[in-house]
Amino acid sequence: MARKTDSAETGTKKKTVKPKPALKDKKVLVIVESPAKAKTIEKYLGSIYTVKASMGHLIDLPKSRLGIDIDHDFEPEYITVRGRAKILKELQGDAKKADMVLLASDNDREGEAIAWHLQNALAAKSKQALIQRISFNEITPAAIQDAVARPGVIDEAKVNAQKARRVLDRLVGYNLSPLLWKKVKNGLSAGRVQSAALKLICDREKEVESFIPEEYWTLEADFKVGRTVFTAQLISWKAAKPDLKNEAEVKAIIALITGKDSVVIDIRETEKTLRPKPPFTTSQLQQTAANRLGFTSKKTMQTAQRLYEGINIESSRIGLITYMRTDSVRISQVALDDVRAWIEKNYPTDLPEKPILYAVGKKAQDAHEAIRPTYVNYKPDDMKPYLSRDELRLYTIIWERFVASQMNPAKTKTVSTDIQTGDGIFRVSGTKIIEKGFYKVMKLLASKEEKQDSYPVLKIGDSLKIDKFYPEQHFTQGPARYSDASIVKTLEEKGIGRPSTYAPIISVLLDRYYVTRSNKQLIPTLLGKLICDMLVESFPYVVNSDFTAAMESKLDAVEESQLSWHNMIREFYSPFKERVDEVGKTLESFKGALEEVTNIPCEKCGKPLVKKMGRFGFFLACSAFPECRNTKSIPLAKCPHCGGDIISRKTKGRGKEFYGCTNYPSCDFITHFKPINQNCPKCGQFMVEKYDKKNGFYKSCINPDCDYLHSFDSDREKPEV
DNA sequence: CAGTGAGCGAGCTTCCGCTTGACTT
Repeated sequence: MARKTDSAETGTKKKTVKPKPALKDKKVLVIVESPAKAKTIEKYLGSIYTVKASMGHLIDLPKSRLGIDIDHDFEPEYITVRGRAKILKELQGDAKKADMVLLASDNDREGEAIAWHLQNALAAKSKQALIQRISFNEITPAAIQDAVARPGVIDEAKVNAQKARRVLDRLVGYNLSPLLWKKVKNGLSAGRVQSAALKLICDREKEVESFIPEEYWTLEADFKVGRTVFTAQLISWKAAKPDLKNEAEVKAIIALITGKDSVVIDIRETEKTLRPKPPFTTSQLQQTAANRLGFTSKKTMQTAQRLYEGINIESSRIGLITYMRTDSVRISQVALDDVRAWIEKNYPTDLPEKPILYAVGKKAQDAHEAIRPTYVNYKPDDMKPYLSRDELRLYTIIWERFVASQMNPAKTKTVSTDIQTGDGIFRVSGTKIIEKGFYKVMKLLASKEEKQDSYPVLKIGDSLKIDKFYPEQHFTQGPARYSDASIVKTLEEKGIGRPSTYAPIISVLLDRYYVTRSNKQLIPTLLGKLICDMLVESFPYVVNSDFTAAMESKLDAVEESQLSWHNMIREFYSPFKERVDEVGKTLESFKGALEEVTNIPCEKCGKPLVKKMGRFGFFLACSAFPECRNTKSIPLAKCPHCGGDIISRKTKGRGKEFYGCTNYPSCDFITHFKPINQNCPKCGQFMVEKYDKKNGFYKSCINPDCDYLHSFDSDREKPEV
């Protein structure tokens, strides 16, 4: 493996900053947010510098109460975050020993607030130390040394913008959530971000539900010329786009065409340039890892974190990627020089004359670089011995995307051949890559375009023979439910949430049981729909996607000192709180809506069981509670082996749902397909819900000897969640 | 593609956005 000799970023050669005379022999404490970052930065600075990490916010509002003094202009009550007192104490001790403290938290809104809180907390304990703020947007020796040389002061307006953001979110969350406890169920939650995300998912579900699939047919035919056979699709009938509604219409066309001569009437070649994509931001990484590797957002972030923190390579610990929570596609000059040198060495003909520049998104706070490999020389293959399968796959897509982003575009050629048969025109087209360009470094990320597609070599006037027809029935597809990938994409587009919160947003919706994930689709539960409807009804503007956008533009004004944060909050709060109180008084309670009396008798006392929602989903409890405390899982079907009940269970490890018999271990029947409350019309055993990309959800018999399949769409008995 | 196994839930919760360990249910 190519061991790094002297990359600017290894810091193997300790570069030292020449201390200013005044600082000679003095001690400087630098505080950053991430410990991995602290280690790297320490290598770039001289021995008078000590670099410590705050690990994010140390001071915040209390968790157990509102913590905002409404009567005194929304004064926030800031306390040391539970569990963080130790770190704060250590930093205070370090600051006491230092002659100067440089607050180097991230160069964004939250980072500024962290610096401000630290300043207050440290100044109280160490009056002699000079406390200043430094910032940088990339972790390179030049950027760090430059930042250290030019310390500044904290931007109070930026801190105020964070304060406004924090207070607003607290006011929204801690007023709406208790309302839900009162009206629906204890422990529920609502907030500016999670409720907007929930609404997106519920709105989409309504579109899915109201979609009516329509039947249509396509016609393909095999054409024979000499020994070659190829398939072409009917693209025109009597000079119009074919509109085949049913089998009879297709059959009619086939009858009219059969026996007719076929002749090539047109051949068109088109060339297309495919440009590489910019290196990854957090949202793009999550989307690509979800689509290509099947990772959830959570898994992507956990895996990326390990690559960032570093892995042991030949007894030294090396961070393989830059910071993974970023909204920027910007890369440092050093990284650019490195990757261009690498491309020049390995693919000299694919190095563009000039570096490719990518525009940083408008909403980006741009505090970090794009996610990229720290050393281009560490090719994915070289990392194989040091990484788990998933780490390697994630590293590979990061590496490929980054290197490709600075390479020449690819070119494809598409050849479309039109064949006339009677009144119909059939088309066959194939695409070939004629210049591979950046695809040369793409293995895992290779796309459809890259796959070599062949096309028949024909010329105009060639006559052909139809060998076989392939009429095929289809149904128009409704909108797709959100996946991890598409919800993150939408949230980012709407400016809702931040790179550090995309994965947690999905997790909280799952934890609250507002949404379930089935075959990678996010499906709202009855509870989720109920909460969403309630919020939309009572607080339409708060749960709307535009609310965050409006908030952001006000925060910008606060940051520009054109609006005071007090005014911003005051303006929002009084009508909001009025509405909260009004809804609290007038809205009906939905507590009963989630409970349903069943006709299943309790086996202990005979009274009917009630379906209730607990922390792990629905369960059955005796209606005589608390006299009878009997509970049980909901029987989903009868076990085909022993006649026992089939219930939902979770695996020990990852908590994946499966369905097993209550008589386990004496009966070991198991399936991972979800049972439907219906029996197979063919053999009488129960049916399960299956899914594949092509057909979507459909019903299938559990009996392996029975081949019964049926689609769901006709009567819309959707999976009960 | 194969393999996947507890039993519980029913009073004090919750927000968003920074960041990683942790110590027992």
